[in-house]
Amino acid sequence: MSRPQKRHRSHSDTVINTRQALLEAVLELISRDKSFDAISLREVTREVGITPGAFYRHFPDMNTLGLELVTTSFSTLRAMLITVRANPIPEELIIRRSVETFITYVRAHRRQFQFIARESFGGVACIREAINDEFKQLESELARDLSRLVTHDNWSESDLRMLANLMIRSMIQIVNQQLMARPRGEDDDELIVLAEKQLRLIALGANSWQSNQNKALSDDTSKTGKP
Amino acid sequence: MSRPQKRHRSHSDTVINTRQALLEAVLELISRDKSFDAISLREVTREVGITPGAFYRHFPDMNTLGLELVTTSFSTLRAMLITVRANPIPEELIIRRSVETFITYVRAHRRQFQFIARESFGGVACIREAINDEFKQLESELARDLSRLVTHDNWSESDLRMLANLMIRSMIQIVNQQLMARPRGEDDDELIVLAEKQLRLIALGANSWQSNQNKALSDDTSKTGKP
DNA sequence: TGTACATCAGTGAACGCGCGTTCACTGATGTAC
DNA sequence: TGTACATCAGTGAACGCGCGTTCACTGATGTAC
Repeated sequence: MSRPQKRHRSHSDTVINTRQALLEAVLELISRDKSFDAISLREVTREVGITPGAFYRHFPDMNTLGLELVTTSFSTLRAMLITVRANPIPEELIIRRSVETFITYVRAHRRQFQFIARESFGGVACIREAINDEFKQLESELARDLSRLVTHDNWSESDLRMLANLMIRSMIQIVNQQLMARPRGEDDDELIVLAEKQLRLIALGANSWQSNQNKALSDDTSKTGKP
Repeated sequence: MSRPQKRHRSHSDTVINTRQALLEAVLELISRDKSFDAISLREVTREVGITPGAFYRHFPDMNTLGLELVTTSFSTLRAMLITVRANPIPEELIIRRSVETFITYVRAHRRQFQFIARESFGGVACIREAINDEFKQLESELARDLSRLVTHDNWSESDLRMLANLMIRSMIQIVNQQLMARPRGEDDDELIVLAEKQLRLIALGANSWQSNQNKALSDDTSKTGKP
């Protein structure tokens, strides 16, 4: 239980390390059951081992730090999707391989996924909006990818986005369910099975999807309308 | 800008009204972009117009109040599902009608849905767990319902739960996306369209689902294993 | 109908505490000569 | 190699504030006689 070190280190070293340590500290506190909303600046500096005032050498306020966490966490997510796309694989194995990559990334970046998942509905508007924007971009990218895997004339652009939305949000939901359920997940097998089944079911649905069926069903409602 | 009234009212009246007002105040504060984690007892009493100390006449602490909100909010959700089940309808219209009922309920109980959705991944462990338990129960109920709509021998019990999980969580996701996107949603039509499309796609997937295909695919992996 | 009493929701003052932010400062480092 | 100086991450004390919780109290209401 030694006191935190107070040595002064070289400029560049200190800046990089402390800055990083502040970001990490917030992720750590979030993974210890706090929402970003409820994390105090003093808690963060205490975790890092500096005085509260020193915080301002690195960030003007907590929200700015939070927004940077959004950016870096989504870099991770995006890197994952690039990995998935990088090695083209036989169509039957796409889902299995994608889920495997996904799981690997979640395991390696637990706290970042937890941050995104939790704060995407959290109490700080600017962070929530930043996360939402990133998700929308991710969905566009995935929608573009999916358009290559799919019989083209059955799929409108908005339906492809709907499908991408369903896929990404379902995966995030599953991560969250697992991360929330236990503090340190030994039991990630369940996660894999559930993720794979849900993605497979969505893929089956996508196979029988026809964008124009919506028109057909709009006509259908006229039955229930005025005589 | 008159001061809050300080009259003493009849016992029973006051107890019921103030208690209810405290619960409502928390929902109100949550819908004004706060996570439960970050709402203070004093804020709540200020909102209601009583002194902080008076809070303790009704709840021992904020968490107890939060847990009661979980219970009542899920009563609302459950009441909705009962409505959906109550009037049996032709199979082609099940999704449309379910979505319509769903939307009606969301509109009528915005803040409760927002509370559930936000706090289901929020920073207060006991509330998160309570919500998760309620969701699991809801999923069991829905799984039981779904087993009647589905060719039985293709569906294992765990797969039915997986399907129920996907359906319920997708709907919650959509509500959240909409509630988060705008402060007061005029634009609920998007919500209806998206919810309906995603449920329909999931239903299509369910139609072609076979529980035993997982076994088949397990054999499939052996191809990629040792020669 | 009138009086004495119990109940209890709400009051308001007080407490110690952790918060965000400020500011003059320190002292290790890198650079210029 | 040695000296003088600028830089700047981190210090530590101070500030006013809102927090949760406590407690003796008030006064409207319902009840017993």
